[in-house]
Amino acid sequence: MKRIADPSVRRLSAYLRFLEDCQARQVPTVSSDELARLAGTTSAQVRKDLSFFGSFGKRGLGYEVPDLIARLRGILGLGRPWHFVIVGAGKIGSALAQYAAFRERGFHVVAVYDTDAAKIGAALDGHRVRDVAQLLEDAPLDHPDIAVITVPAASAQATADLVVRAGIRGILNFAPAPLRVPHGVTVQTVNMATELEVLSSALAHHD
Amino acid sequence: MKRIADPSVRRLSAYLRFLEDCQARQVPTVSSDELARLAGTTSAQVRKDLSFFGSFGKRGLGYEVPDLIARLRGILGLGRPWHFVIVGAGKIGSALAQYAAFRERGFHVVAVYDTDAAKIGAALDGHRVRDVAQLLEDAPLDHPDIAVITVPAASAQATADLVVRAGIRGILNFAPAPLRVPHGVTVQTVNMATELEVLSSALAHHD
DNA sequence: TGTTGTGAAGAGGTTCACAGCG
DNA sequence: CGCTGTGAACCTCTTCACAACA
Repeated sequence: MKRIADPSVRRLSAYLRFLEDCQARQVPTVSSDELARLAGTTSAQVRKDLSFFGSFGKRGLGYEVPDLIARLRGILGLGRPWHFVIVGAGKIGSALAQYAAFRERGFHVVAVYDTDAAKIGAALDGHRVRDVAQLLEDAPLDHPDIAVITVPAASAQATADLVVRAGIRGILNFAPAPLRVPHGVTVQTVNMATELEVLSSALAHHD
Repeated sequence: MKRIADPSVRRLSAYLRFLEDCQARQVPTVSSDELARLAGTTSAQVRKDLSFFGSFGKRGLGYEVPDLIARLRGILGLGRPWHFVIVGAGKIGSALAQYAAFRERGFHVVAVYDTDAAKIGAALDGHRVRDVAQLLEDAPLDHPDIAVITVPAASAQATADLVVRAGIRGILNFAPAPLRVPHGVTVQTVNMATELEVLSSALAHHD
């Protein structure tokens, strides 16, 4: 399987979101042009993104909504449920634990961890917060696929090392620190402060 | 002023983070190679990023930490405080309102808004949640520069229209919807579900 | 006719390699 | 000698333009 470009995956994710809207509205087919307008890109881009996986559109008509949804779900790896743990039961961790959009997409929280004795044992959206020291023994039972890391920057690398040792191969990192992981482990980092700085940089230079 | 590439801004933000660590440890100078190792990139990339704004390194030595910090802060628009409002006092909005890392970087919450009568009036980290209908009249007093939008997808565009009418020219969008804004307004979108799908896509295709 | 699929051209960002300088 | 600054090569992603086809 050829490597999919990261910007392309992000767009495919957006297409899928709109296709699901179309399906809810009983729209049978959709053209690259409509999809482009909805996702804020160009029709050529949409066709290039899709043609990477084969040609499943009908010329003069567009793409069949249910068919395209099924293919995109396959491409994005949504053909199966994914289980994830949240490490760090702070404000952001708690918010993510309760984020309904995850469940709707087939991502399920299996456990929430923290190091803080004051938080351990507390209930969080149906999950009792566990001691992070338990992660290694819990993993074989819960078999989590992904770890969402929402701990302070100082402990982010140690947390990453731990979840890798637990056999987890996907990390969504909200700590403001780059993580070193072995080959075969995928990391996505989201840095809130950086996002604001991208804005301030743009605003400062705009005038 | 030439336009700065988005990936470059993100790296500059990371460099700044590490330079602040260096300053705290009294390190006087730092080489492109060290900075690259810390930020997870290459020394050539670091030098290219920096040379875009002029040449302020010392050959054979590296960059002076305090000097480079000052320049990066200027480039990233951190030479002044920024005021932002949060629209949407749900879980994510609340978490962001209390995120200390923002304040440390010079980003200050001036108000939190919601449409839900049950939330309006409640205290949130020192802010009384206000009715979003007040935003237009509040803006001239609070002069917010940025709006963080954490409302459901369905109301995201209407919210964006409102904050633009209020004179706000920077938007950090956490709603899973692309926003249409007039020329001169900058939008950064963070989509949690997309981030997880980038991971699931990578994990699904990896083996 | 309307819309896809795609080679070719273009733009933008990254890496290389080395001259230049402290 | 070591490390910066940078033109040139390289690569990746985007846009264009049009032949192919339902």
